Amino acid sequence: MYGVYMSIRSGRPRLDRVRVIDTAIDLADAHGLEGTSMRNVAEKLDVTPMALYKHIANRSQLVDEMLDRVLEEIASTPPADDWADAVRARILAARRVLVRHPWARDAIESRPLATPAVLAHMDSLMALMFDGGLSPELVHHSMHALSTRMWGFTRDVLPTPKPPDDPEERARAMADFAESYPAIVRMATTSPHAGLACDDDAEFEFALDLLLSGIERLNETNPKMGVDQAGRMLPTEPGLSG
Amino acid sequence: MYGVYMSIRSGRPRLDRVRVIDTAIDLADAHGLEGTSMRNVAEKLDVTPMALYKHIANRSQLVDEMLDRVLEEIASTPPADDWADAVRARILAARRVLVRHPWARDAIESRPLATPAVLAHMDSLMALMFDGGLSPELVHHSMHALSTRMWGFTRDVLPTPKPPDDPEERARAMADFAESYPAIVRMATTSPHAGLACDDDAEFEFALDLLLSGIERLNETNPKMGVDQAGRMLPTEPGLSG
DNA sequence: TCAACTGGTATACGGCGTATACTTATTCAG
DNA sequence: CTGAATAAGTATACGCCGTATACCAGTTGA
Repeated sequence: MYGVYMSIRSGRPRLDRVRVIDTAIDLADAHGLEGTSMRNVAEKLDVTPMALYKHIANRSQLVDEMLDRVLEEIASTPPADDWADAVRARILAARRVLVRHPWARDAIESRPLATPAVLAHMDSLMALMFDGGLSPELVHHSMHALSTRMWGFTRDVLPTPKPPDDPEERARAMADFAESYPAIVRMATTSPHAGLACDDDAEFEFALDLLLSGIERLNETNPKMGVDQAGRMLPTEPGLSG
Repeated sequence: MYGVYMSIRSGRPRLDRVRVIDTAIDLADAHGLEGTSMRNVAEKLDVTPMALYKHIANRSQLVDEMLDRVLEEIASTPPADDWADAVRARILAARRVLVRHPWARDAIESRPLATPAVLAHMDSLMALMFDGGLSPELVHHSMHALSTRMWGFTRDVLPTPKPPDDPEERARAMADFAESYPAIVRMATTSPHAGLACDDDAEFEFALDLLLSGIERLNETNPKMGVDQAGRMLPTEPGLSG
């Protein structure tokens, strides 16, 4: 009955599943999933590593629980009239969670099995599409097309080495780079984003809207999602024939 | 001059950078990147772990070299008249490489810095787009939109737990699942893919073509890629207004 | 021939997840 | 209230990992 008081009186509060998971999430927010070892979590709780195993089976399960915990926030996304707007809102809600907890991206990708919250998110997206009148085929293909984007993240794909400090050396490095990768340099120096960090949110929404508007158009023109004789599932576009 | 013979005579061929990398690739093909530890590579070469460090700086660099090695194959992709067809062909070439070497996906995603072959692939895609007349803005956004797909892979996002063996137990598990995730079950049981493993290649090409055709249409209708007052970069679609 | 260099080895350190066996704290029945 | 049962936490150890350091032997070049 008053067990909790007893525990506090005898030195420190007892461990429980929730406290282990919360501590692990804090640690992961600060130091990433790599920095969230059983030993680090235990230390932060002022406890022996093996104490954790009285509350969770192993590290893999801990990561699952951490993930499900932060993904719960996605569920409370307000509805919308249009299916695409609703899907859009839900995916952007996922993105907000993933931005706050960057390690969740790695967690999603490294899980061997889908966790309940992962399934729930996907189920809700598919339900919105069905409600919007999409065929099962189109729902299926669309989920594939959205793939990782449904979680609100894209991988950074252009982490380039930082230029040398010495100006002369830097100039030579830039020149070498321009010779090896002219198109990259052309884009970087021509577009309005030149030199500036680009707006990740805007880029994410661009790609998302590109996919969603494509799916919408397919739903209007080719709802049964047939396959043409060339093996392409999309209605042939002028520039894509061949 | 005859150093190599000497080496052979004295027991076994000498180690070199290439042999280390090749062995590591073989190991990764068979057992994944996780299974490719310095110790495992050394053992396969019948050598002490520390011997490897005479030829490569550390494991991180080894993975870089492995990656660049297999990505070289992408370069020899035949040209095409249309920019989108050419991009499509190159990405599908990347996909063929990544299918043969599944660990390369993890390698690309875990690298802190882009390697030369990674940059070369991206540069060539961007060059094709520039040649096709796309604006730097559109090239930029398109590269973001293609993101991981430019490497020819999508993450499996629905690894569901395998059903129990006992038939009765399985029936109950299915029922529970259907109650929790009705849309997932609806899709799985309604679409022609019901029960069957779906065609990964076809799904990949679907998503790729969805993106490419969307980019092509933008290039025709809105080549400068303006941003509307709602912050959307795409021309407003009927169903996406809101 | 002998010094310098290079390739390979031996040993060790600090990290990791976790199995096993134990002690201590708490709970609950009589 | 007491004592047995149970749960929580600890101690120790094992086998992995990457790699620093020190050493030794084979090869090369002067």
